[in-house]
Amino acid sequence: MQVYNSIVRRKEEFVPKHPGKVDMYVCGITTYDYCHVGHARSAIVFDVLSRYLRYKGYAVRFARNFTDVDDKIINRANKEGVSSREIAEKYIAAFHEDMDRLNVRRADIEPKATENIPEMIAMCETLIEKGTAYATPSGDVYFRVRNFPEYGKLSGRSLDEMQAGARIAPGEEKEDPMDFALWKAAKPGEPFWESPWGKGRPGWHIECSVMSAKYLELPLDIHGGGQDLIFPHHENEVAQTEAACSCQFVRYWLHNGFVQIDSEKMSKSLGNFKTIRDILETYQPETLRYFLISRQYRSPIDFSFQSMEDAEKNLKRIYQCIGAVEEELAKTKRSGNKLPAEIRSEFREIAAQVMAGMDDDLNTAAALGHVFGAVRLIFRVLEDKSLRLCADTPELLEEFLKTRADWVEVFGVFGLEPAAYLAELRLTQVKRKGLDVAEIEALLAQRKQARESKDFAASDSLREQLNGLGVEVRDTAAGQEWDVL
RNA sequence: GGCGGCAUAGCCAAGUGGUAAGGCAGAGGUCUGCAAAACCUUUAUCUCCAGUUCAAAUCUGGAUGCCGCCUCCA
Repeated sequence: MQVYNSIVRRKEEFVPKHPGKVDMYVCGITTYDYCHVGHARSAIVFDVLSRYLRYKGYAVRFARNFTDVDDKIINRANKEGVSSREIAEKYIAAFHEDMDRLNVRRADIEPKATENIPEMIAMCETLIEKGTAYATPSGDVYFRVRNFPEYGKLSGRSLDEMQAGARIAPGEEKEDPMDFALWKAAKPGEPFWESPWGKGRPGWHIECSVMSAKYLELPLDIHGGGQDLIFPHHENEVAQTEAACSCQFVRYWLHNGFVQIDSEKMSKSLGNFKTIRDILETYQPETLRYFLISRQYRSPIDFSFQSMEDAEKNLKRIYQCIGAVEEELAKTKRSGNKLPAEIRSEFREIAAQVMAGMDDDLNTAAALGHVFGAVRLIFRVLEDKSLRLCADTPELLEEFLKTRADWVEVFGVFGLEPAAYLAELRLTQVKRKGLDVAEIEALLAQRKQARESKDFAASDSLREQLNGLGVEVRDTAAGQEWDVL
């Protein structure tokens, strides 16, 4: 498997430190608000990665943290007149709720910053002893960037370049503008922990350094996160950890691209973000998940309702295919003929291409493209009576369902009962478009009568009316069926 | 200003040297009382210019446009 490693800026063959085992750490959220679609992408990308690694047989240890002490949490707590802890707990619960709906599995280890404070203090002490950190009179601890010559190796910038833009804020006691905080002295009213430097709390970057080293083994095989974390967060993690342990911190750095709105980054600071819960008001969770894996994870992806509707149509086609396969398997009428051998081999070829796409730096877009190739092949068989009725067609269809189970495992989509999915899809669309089901059913009843009396003119006119409402009618052997257009 | 990324059909999107996956939308056809669904056929020379090569969307240089990081951010 090839993965794009940010620190060397190219794809590399993925070779874990210990054969068959993978330690991966992904930066989780700061728990002060509901998650937006960007958080969903990051979570889903690394969920798919861990699923795929497990599918390939690796024993994966996956850690994703919660940053539950931070300025933003404190601000929010003060604003709402509750404790930081309450804010953090509320949004951790919300995170789990959202992720469960999106079929994102829990990480094996989900450490919280506040539960690892002693280790953070210990790491600060180690760095101070080694001379790569220093405490200030007011009780802050800073990392001494000038003593870590490799600073900048992840983000690809030199200290001198960065120096130009750096400033020391008023009141800071840094030796160098580039130095960053490991420990912050507590201001009045802030949560704090006792430390050798007085009451204070950890800086953001040191949390991840401590928790990754504590719960996993260094060097980590994979460290992931959004591209915006490369600098300064991950750069600082590298500096702290490598300065402290004198070893390599991470073997492969993986960074996902942004979710954009109108080609601009979706973020808190731009105020153009959509929360997961907003979206799930009007779309099914699986639609959002599918949409987010429909592009390769490093590319930016533009969120729009048009794209969500495209994703909806894509999923519908897949589920219709699964439904048609299950329906055919329930039938027993078979001919004595055999399927042409090339059909079975073509199916296997396509199934292999799906996973080959995943092996190429988790190219979910290419992989899903091949899924559609398989769907088309299956529909072609079902459509052609002479193929559909072959004695060994059920074997092909069973193979399709078995392959689908692999896709469910890896992508985390296509796993629902087709009929249930399609019924829920229709409900979702009815709600979103504000359709009146009673009215639709009344028209369908009228049309049924017209059809029974062979009044096709009336039947067609009623269908026109339904189309006008945004409803599509199908006449099947079982009677009328309808869908939202 | 420094560093980096992207630019493929009406839309979305794969493809990193050998002559353009897939989905949506569109057109024609099969099926159907007529439709729908499904199936079949069909719709691009890859932002522009110059170069390397037998061969480039894919490599190099330049231009234009868009985006990101450099401050909190998935």
